[in-house]
Amino acid sequence: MTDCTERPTDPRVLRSRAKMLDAATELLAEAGPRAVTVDAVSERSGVAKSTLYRHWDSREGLLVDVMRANIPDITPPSPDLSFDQALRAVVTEVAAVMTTPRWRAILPAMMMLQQHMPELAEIANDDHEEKKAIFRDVVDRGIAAGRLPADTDEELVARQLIGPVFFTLLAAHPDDDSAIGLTVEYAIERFLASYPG
Amino acid sequence: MTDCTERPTDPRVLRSRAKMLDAATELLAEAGPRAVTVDAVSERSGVAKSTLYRHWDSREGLLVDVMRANIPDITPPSPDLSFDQALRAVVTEVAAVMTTPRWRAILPAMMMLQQHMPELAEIANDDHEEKKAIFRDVVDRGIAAGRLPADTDEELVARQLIGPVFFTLLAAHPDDDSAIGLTVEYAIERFLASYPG
DNA sequence: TGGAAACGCTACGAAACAGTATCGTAGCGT
DNA sequence: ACGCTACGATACTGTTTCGTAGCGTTTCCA
Repeated sequence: MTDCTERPTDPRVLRSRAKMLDAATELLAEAGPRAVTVDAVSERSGVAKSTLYRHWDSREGLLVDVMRANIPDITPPSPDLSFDQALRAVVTEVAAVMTTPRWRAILPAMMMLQQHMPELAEIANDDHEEKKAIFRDVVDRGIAAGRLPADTDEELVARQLIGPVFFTLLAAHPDDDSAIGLTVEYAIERFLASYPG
Repeated sequence: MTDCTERPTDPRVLRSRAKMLDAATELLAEAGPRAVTVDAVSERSGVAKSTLYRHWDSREGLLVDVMRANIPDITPPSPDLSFDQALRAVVTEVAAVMTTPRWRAILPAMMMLQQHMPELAEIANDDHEEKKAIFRDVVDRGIAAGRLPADTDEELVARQLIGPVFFTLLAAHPDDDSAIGLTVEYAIERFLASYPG
């Protein structure tokens, strides 16, 4: 019932928790949310079911933490990068983490579960705000450099650049894995070319 | 056990089938795939459970047909439209059908179920090829008009233009509904502006 | 209008699943 | 070393779900 508010130092709880989160993540990636049952997580992790309920008060609580534990971090671009460089760095990194096998396997489930789990939607929203700030920074450099209009919306820019990658991963079924790289390059090139000067 | 290969003319089977597909779609939209149980579909549709198994041999078969029945059609652009006009027409229509409440509710589930239901992935792939052909047509007009390079890949173009809408619907949580309209406009504008002349 | 096909209703069995309870054991920190 | 806490194992309850089966009724259509 700790539910992740306190910070336990007991190595036993840390180990159990990690084992269960790992097992749950694996199951989620392999066969979707339906496969993440309490018994399955218990069996695969080697942690007793009773222990699972000592850590979370329901299966949903576990799922929420699985998601939280798997949201990737994006490193903000170094301040001495130019607008072009910063843009390329950010977008390329986002694409890179999204192309990770684990993330590719989990992404659709995350999108779906958000819809019917408010707690999860909130987490996703917070993360979205974080990522948006990074784009805000990049867009500001573009404005300062005279490459972008002063009223440029960073969210539109983010959608414009991340969207194609997102779409490729989820909807399109590329034959080879180079498709994502090509998509990223194409998106960046078109975006920059659309703001000449 | 008809499994949709034959074309029954008996109004009874058509009616039952339609009722069940509607009910299943509603349930899917309201609460995700988990809510689409045989009993729930039976109860909501008013069709007996035994009849459901007379039409499909499993719950999965039903789910597949639910998806198939909900894939939207895109009308190819009229031949007398210019490149710009055709591009705008197609992208705007795609965005419009994707913004439909029903489609917005179903989309995440579709993306997720594809992953673990090969039959569904195949359906999605076939549909993807269809839509790609439409973009091929539009891109060819652009090439003919000298607006696009001769080796332009229609899939990259499609990703570039549909991706932002897709991303907005699934990942971003826009405050107002005008966000999608703005996203579409921005994507088209940036794309066209990136190929000057 | 009569026969065939589809349907409704209900009950059922088996399995999966969430969550609880108990009790003995092992490991942690002080 | 000792007490406290987490853990493992297991069993158990109640619910949900898939899928089947039997039987009488309605509906189509030829």
